[in-house]
Amino acid sequence: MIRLRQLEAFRAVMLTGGVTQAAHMLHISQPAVSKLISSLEQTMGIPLFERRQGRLHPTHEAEFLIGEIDRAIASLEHIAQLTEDIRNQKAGHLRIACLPGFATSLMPEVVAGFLADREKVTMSIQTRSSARVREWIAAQQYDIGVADEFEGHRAVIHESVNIRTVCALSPQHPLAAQKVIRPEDLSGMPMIIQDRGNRFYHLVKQAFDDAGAILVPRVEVRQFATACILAKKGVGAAIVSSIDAAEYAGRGLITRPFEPSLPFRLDLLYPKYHPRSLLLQEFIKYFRESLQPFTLS
Amino acid sequence: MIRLRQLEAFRAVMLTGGVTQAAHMLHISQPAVSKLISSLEQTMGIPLFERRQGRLHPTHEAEFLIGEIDRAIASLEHIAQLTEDIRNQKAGHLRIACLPGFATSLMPEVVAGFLADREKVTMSIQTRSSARVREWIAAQQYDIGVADEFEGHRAVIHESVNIRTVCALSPQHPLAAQKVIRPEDLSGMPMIIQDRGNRFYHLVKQAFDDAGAILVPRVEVRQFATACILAKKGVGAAIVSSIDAAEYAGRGLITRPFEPSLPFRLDLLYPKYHPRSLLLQEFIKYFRESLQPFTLS
DNA sequence: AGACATCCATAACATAAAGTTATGGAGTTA
DNA sequence: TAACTCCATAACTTTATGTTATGGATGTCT
Repeated sequence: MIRLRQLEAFRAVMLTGGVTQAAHMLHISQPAVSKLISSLEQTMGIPLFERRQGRLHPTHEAEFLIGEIDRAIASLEHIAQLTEDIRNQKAGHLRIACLPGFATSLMPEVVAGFLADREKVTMSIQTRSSARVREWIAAQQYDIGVADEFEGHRAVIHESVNIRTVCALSPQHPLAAQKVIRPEDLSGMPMIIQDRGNRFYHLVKQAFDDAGAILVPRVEVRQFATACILAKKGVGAAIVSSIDAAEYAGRGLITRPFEPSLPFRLDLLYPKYHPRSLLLQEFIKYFRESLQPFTLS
Repeated sequence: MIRLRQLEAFRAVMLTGGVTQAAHMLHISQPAVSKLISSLEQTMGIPLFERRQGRLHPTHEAEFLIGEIDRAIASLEHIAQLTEDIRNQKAGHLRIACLPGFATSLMPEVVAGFLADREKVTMSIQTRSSARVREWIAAQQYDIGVADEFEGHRAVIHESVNIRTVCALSPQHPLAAQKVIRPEDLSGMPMIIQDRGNRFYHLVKQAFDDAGAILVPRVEVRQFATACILAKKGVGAAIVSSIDAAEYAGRGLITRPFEPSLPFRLDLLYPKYHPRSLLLQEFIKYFRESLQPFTLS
């Protein structure tokens, strides 16, 4: 059987031109190299060197083989390098599934920030509906999923994050001057709301009802980003997640605290039966930290 | 230090899905694999499997690494394959330097025949003047050289081969009916001859002089192949090597034995201080056998 | 020529890697 | 609960890989 050590010795001799120097290169004794070389010739059944005048001269076969051997050894050394990188979380691959709304706001920034000092890390980001995200996580197709309206799944663990929401207005809106916006302020005013049936819509509706205010839906949208743009154009006021609001704030959109504070619940999903890599743990930590400024309490 | 054996065990477990099957695959005992895996995890500093419910489940890192490891092991196995091929002279590389005249006649056929049942053998053929061939062989740039007019060199060993020469005529030539051609038959007839100064030219001249015949040079050429074409066209008779003559015989060129028989000396050159590979030895044998039909005595 | 250094091979021995059998715990299945 | 599968650990053997000591062959420098 050809041993790796024999090939390393062979390579060292070819590189240095002699057994003695090769031994120095490998930090072992000269007889050790001598033996490795002769045992390699033995097992290969091919003379690799000619012993002439007390020196080694590589045969044609040796010169033919060295290229392949060099490549093989290099690829083994590459593995050592790779494990080093993995240990330092400098290499690896993450698969993320997230909501369309999220994929265009916070996620790119988080991913970009995370990859900045992790050159060899690769990622795939898929945008899917909450239901799809849930299924794909359960099937272990992705390492982390971001969903809303999560209702639980046998093979999925989740943690919820309550995102702070704010009222978004155009600068021309009558309430633009107010520090804080309440349902009664918005009573009877046209508003951009989430799809009816959406859980967050019901939260808003409840808040209005509790305050005895009248909710006037003008436009129904799916994504907070759309709501922000419409609000900016003066179509109406909107209660949106602070994440999306931050995207458009300072670009012609006014945001004001909304009271009572309504949490927009976001769920982070993980496959239950798939061990978390060090890199994934790092990413989760980084992601949660990035969410921090937008969370409630 | 990461050991090759550990990687092999790891690969086997990833392939088979379990320690026990991996042990079968490697023809070793189950505890051996167990130990290799855990020592690999130890040295890498990365958990590669999760032990859950008495089974091994590969971690994300394991799945990330297996690709590279697979590649590395494959390239090592390739080396074993390669040495096998070299032992059977099925692989290797030969570098040939030869005369232009030779490179277009016998050499391509010899090379093609030699390569026919040696799929993985590669060759490079360079055509150079005799003087260049000599220098390149001395510099160990080539494994075998074919030259004429070789005068010796410190770092070159050579063996001479005497090639039979024949008289080439067009079918319309007055001597076409003769079985054997002698100098006196050609006396006063236009002939195609080698460059004056060439050693073979002097041989021909000497033969004519000895027979008291008059040599009438019509065209001087360097290569026998050119002489053959000219002779075929009826420009004159030519004394050419039987190798080149064979190329054109049956394609409108008549060849007749020439007496006295004039040897065209060809030299096979080898670098003196470079060991001959098994493949080279095979090639030399094959080459000399191919020359056999054309040699004198 | 003789002294000296260089280079490689061999012998005798030490240590680490890689394999063995024996055994047992945890989980699955009948 | 008994039988079975799967993996880990312990104790031990064999093989690889290394060591130091030694010597022969070659080249170099007086």
